[in-house]
Amino acid sequence: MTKNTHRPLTLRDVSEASGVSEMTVSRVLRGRGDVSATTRDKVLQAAKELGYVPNKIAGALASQRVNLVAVIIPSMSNMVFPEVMTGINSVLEGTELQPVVGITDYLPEKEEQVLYQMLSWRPSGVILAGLEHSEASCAMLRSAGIPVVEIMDVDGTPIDTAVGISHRRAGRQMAQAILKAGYKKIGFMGTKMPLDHRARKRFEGFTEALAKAGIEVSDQEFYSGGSALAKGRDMTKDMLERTPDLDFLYYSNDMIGAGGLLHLLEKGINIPQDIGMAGFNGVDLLDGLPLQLATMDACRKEVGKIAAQIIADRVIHGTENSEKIIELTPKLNLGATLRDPQ
Amino acid sequence: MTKNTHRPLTLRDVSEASGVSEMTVSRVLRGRGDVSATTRDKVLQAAKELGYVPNKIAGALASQRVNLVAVIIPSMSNMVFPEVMTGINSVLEGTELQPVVGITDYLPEKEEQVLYQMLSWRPSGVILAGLEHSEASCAMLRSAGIPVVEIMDVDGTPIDTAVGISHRRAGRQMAQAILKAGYKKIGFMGTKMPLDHRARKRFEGFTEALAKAGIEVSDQEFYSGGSALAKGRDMTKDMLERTPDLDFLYYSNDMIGAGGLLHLLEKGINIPQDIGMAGFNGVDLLDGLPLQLATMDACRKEVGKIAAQIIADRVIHGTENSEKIIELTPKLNLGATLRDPQ
DNA sequence: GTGAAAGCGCTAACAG
DNA sequence: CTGTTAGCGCTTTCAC
Repeated sequence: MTKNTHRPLTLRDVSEASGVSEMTVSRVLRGRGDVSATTRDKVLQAAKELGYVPNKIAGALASQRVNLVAVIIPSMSNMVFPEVMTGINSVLEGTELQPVVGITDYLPEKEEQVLYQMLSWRPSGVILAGLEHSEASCAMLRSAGIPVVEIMDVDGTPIDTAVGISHRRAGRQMAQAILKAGYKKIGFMGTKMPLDHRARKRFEGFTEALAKAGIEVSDQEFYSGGSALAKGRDMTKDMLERTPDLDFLYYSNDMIGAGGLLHLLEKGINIPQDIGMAGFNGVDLLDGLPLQLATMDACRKEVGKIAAQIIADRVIHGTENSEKIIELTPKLNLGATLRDPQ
Repeated sequence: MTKNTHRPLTLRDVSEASGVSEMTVSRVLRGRGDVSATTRDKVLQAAKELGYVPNKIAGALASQRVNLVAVIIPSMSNMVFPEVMTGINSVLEGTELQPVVGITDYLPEKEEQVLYQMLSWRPSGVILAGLEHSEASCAMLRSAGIPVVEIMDVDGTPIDTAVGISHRRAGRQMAQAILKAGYKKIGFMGTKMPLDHRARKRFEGFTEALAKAGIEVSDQEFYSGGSALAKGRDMTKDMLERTPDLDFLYYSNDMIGAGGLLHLLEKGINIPQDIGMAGFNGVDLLDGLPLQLATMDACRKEVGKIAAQIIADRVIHGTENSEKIIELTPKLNLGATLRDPQ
């Protein structure tokens, strides 16, 4: 019953089974060089019969090339990142490159560890979220000698290349749209995540633009943990009890915004006349809500695609990308929760 | 400007910089064997100063051990799978093992390709969704000589070990709960995914249990693509127009169920008296809905944890798991959309 | 078209 | 406690 006799097959096994030299077997299996049709068939047949699976570890060491792209993101449960991954995948699928994902939980130290782990596989490129990294991380990235694409943010200085939107600008833009619509008493709800720099920048841009119009956020609250939908609902309830004269609620993400929306609808509040609302991200997950929430698209899938394309071009064709900062423009969607400008 | 002179550092560089043999450097860096504090410090210092990152490719080849666990799942956008990943991660984080994810899009051929790619890295173990695989995939898995854990389903014969719930039983159980509550005219809505075997088994179990009570599904509809929430809403609207006398709606996932719920609420239908509803999965993402949707928890996170634990135990401690089929019991949550049994 | 030799960067196994 | 020697399974390079 014990099949401890098990030894993974090697090129040599295929070589012996087919009576062809290891070298030629290798060539056939990689589709390289000219090999006569006869030998090729012999080799392919033998490989298939044996159930040979090449050893990429050995291949990579010998060829000094690893077709891996390290993708380092803060979280898997944020929905935003799976979408970015989808974009990355869609591009890499057409190539020999393969993504490998690492999760940082928004912690710089963990990012550093994950990065170290990843780099020890000598990937062909790195895609990582954000522009803020520990010094050690930056040093590793710079000296890795591989393309590095920082995604989801362009407010800062990239190590190599950045692809994303300006969250500061996004925050400002939303504030302007809100002001233009005539709202004046604004409440803000967000996640309690000092290390989510993108949320922070959005909020900064937001308050900055309000300040320019002489307005301050009238109330604010930050949550952590739990179901976002439920939290949005609860926070909204609390905030309106605390500060009943608010006429606008800005949420740092669509999910809590949706929770708030459900609460307001239940209370029979007239949206967007009495109270307007807006979120952020444009998750189409929420398309079926009773009212379309005003939001701003972070171009997640596109960001993933572009980042992957840059890596692929660099690795495969040696093409250097000319633009070092690629800023995408988030689309503002007024939905049905932000009244038309007066 | 071209820094093509770049050459990744090797053990030898650290060895030279510290005046210690490569072997000892290797020992220090891996924390193996007894090394005097003095030499250790020398080595660590040199490694840090140089910014040395070990080459795992070479290490893996030399030691014949690769600390990778292949995780093969159908999709990233299903929410279910990111959650499973979270469970897997939480266990593997405490070990030296690292997950590597592959996506199959529910396609057997793609699964085969992804599996082949993964196995060529000689991972220490494989976790993959479902019990249905192509013959070639099964052959590869069997002859890989590594632990294989099939997750999310136990209705079938595992290659090695299976961890999950019985979807057939889950379907039956939901049907029984519905019947017990006195509902009789039942509509079903699901995804158009012939290759989602788990959804299929759930539906089979469901209809089977209904049949036993002499009842058939009165109407059914399957969708594909688009926002699940919106689709749920639309399908529900269509179905109720088509078959107005339905008194229960069973959805193959919570997301479309939530869409349907929002629609019914808007129409002012009395839930669960006039129409009852249920979904599947127990995504706590939806916790904040106006009414808690009846659902059944697929134990996603736990499945991930157990699967990872089995692999970890086998790889690290050589412990063989005694149970080859680990069936978890999905918790039935009646929520507020399934009236109490009469 | 095919093969032989020489490593890739590291670690197992054994000496000292 | 530390160093030496041989590979791991492949691919590169150069012969034939």
